Amino acid sequence: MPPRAQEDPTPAEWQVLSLVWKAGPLPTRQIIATLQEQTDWSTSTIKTLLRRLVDKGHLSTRAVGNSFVYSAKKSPQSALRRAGETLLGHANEATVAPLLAHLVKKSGLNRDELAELRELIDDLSQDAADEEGKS
Amino acid sequence: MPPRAQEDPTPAEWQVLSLVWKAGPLPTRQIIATLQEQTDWSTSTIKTLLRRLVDKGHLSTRAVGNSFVYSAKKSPQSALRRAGETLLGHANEATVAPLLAHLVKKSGLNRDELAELRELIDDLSQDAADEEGKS
DNA sequence: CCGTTCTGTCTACTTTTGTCGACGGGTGTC
DNA sequence: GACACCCGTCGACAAAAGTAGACAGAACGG
Repeated sequence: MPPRAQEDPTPAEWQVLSLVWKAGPLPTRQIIATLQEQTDWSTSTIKTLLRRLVDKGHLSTRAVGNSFVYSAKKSPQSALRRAGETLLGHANEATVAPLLAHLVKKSGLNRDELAELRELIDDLSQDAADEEGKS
Repeated sequence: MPPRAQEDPTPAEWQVLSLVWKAGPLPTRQIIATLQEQTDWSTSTIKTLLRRLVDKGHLSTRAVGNSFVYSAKKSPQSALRRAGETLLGHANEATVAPLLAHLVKKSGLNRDELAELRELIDDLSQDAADEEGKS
C-alpha cells in the first residue's frame, strides 16, 4: 500500500499522540502507564508506536537521565486540521451541513466558545451574502 | 493488525463510497470509468474495493442484466458522523474550538446553511448558559 | 559486587490495505 | 459456430499497521 501520506498518524498512533498533546511532554514510563489504563496494549507495543511516531516526525525526544521525554513536534492543530479537511473531503454539498451540525452538537463547546463560533459564522454569512448578491 | 472496527472504510474505500453517495446507485462500469478519471487505479483494483465495501456492509448490490448496480447501504450521514466523532475524540478542550472553527471556514456552507448552523449554536448557547448557571 | 529492574533497540509475526493479473462464464456479432 | 468483449470471482503479493517477545546495557538496592 504505497501512498499513505506518511505524515498522517494511524488510529493507534493518534491515541498516543493525543495523550502527549493533552498532557504535555511526558517520559516514556508515564505514557506507557497512562495508555495501559485506556487500552490493553503491551509495553512493547507502546514503545513501538512511540518509535514510529518519532520516525514520522510527529514526536521529538529529549534524553533525560536514562530515558526519553517525548513532546509533540508539530502543533496538534495542524494534524487535526489535516484530518478535518480529509473528513470534509468525504462529504459533499448535501452532507456537509448536517455533518457540521452534528460535530458542533457533539463537541461540547462552552458558552464562550460557542459565542466565538457564532461570530465566525456571522462573518462568513456576510461574505456569503456579498458573494451570492454579486453573481 | 487485528481490530480495526471493521465497519470503518479505509481511505481508498472512502473514495469509492463518496462517489456512490454523490452519484446515487451506479453500475460497476460507471464507477470504474469515473474513478479512473480521478485516480490511476486499475480495473481490478476498483473491483476489489467494491467487493470489500460490500463485504463490510457499506454497499449493497442489485443484479441488473449481466452486471451489478451498487448503492449505499447506510446513509452517508452515519459514516460521516462516526468519522467525525473519531476526529473529535482526538481533540481536547484546548483544540476542539479551533478545530470546529477551521472546519466551518473550510466547509463552504452557503448562506442558508450558515443561518441554520447559527440557530443551532444559539440553542446550544442557551443550554450552556442554563448548565453553567445552574452549577 | 551481584542480581533485579527499567529502558531502549531489534526482530518478528499476523492482519489489513493497496494493487493487480489470471480465469471462466455470458453476450454480441459476423 | 467462432471470436472478441464485458463482467464478476479468485488468488496473489508487497507494504503498512498492529502487537509483542527477546535482548543488551544502565541504574539501583542491598
